[in-house]
Amino acid sequence: MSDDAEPRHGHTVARALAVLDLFDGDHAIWSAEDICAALRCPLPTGYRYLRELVSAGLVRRVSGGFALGARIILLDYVMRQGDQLLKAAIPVLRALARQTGCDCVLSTVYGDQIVDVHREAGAAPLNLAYGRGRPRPLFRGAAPKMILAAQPLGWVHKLYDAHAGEAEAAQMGADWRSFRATLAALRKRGCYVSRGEVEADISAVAVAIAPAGHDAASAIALVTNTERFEILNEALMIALLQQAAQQIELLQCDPDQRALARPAR
Amino acid sequence: MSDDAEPRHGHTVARALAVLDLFDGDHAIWSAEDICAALRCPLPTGYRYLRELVSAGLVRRVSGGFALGARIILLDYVMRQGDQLLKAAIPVLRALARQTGCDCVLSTVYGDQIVDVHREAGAAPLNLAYGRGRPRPLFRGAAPKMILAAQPLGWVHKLYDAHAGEAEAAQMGADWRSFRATLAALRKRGCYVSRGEVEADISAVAVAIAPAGHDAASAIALVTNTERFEILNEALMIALLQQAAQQIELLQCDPDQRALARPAR
DNA sequence: GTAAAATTATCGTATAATGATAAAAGAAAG
DNA sequence: CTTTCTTTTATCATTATACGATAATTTTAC
Repeated sequence: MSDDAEPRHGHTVARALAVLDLFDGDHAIWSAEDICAALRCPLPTGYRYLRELVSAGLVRRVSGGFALGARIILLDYVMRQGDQLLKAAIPVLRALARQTGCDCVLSTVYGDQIVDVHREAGAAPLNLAYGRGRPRPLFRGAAPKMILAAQPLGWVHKLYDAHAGEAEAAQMGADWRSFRATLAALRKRGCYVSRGEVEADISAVAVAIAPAGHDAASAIALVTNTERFEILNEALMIALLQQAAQQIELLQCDPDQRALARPAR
Repeated sequence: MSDDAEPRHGHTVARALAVLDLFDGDHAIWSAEDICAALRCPLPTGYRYLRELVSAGLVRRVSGGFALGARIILLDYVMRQGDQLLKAAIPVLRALARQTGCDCVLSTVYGDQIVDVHREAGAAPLNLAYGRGRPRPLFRGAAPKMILAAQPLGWVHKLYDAHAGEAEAAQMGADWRSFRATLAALRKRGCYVSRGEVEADISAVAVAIAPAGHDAASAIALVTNTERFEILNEALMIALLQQAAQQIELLQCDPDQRALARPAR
């Protein structure tokens, strides 16, 4: 019942990496003492973990304790360098943000999570708390909905089984049958508009990006505060997004980016 | 002589984390087989490492092998959230980028590395390869020079001993005495202009940001291609940068950001 | 300079990692 | 749907390594 099961392998590495779990926006710095208390391990052991993490660069010494290290920033850089989708999407997102004045976001699937991978600020940039790496609820908001609708059914089924409660709370269906029907409707419609669904006073519209090859689906969204959103021409925004999605899909397969010259229509 | 020494501790975690070393811009995806070959370990052991890294989210399964995982993006997000300097600097950098049309970069010290932590694109955004997480040579370019000049002497001395060759190659001094004199001159002058020092056709000017409390020094730089750089008023850019640096230093200690209303002068 | 705190070394013991082998689970082809 | 190949995990005896109480050491603060 509890998760205190005893795995036969992976004790040491998992325990050492558990240090990373401690850091969040509020607790950016931890003393060795507090880390060991949180991990329920004696000081020498905690220091050993820290030494290894520091030597890998994932954690660094700062005055007052330990914080996340440069390696994370560097690895994120490596990920961005190798990300074809991101490369293809950025100029398109930038153009959209300029044209609409909205923030323009690219979200995608990593394993069993949905994460924002890029944000281009619009005319009135929203809070800094939105940006690359922002974790997203799986069933709330425009982008996750379109992503789920575009993902393979098998993948979605697994996810649903693991989070049926959240899915129902988000009014996406009380059982798998109706959940699947909701997704089918979303897929048919091709876009979704959310008003205040994730945060009050924030509205967004999203469309899916078809994955290249066997990769996961993604979505792009235009986001702005609801007041401003109401003024905008919804149908036009959707059309722009769908055009942009097609463009990105093309660019993904065309690394020379010649498609930019002749935008898809 | 070789680095095949045998540490008494840290075998397992370090070996598992060595998987992360494999990924770079060119090799974003690795098969399990190739990973084990690179790590010189049998398949079951490699798979064990991978299982633990995947379960920590640092690595993920993709079609064709393994890639870096969402956790890295999430951790980078956490770092940005907790980074006071970044919060203070972004609006200032944005204003500078708009005003000058140059890319505007914030670089700082992490452990014994210098890393770009943020870049605001100017009128003609440079390559995507420049951006957060880009590792930098320690002794070349404007930002690193100003950072070194602003760091505590003890720290710099250690760094110099470890990289004396590079320092000399960058013409910053053939021994510690002259190196220190170079830094003192930089500190006195308060800024540095580099033309094609890191990459041909790219020029930059940087000033240091004094650290808040016991933290490390940072620098902000205006970057653009050399051709464009020559047209610009160098003295004015330096003045703007110094003003911006002061503003950031103030904002760091004044989380309410009231200082923005009354810019330092 | 001294005192306090933080970090690392020591070392016997228990335990978890290792890796050769084999079994199982998935994916691809027919 | 079955077969075949590949990928991944289980098994388990061995042994190296992580553990942790204690103490020595280094670093920091004053």
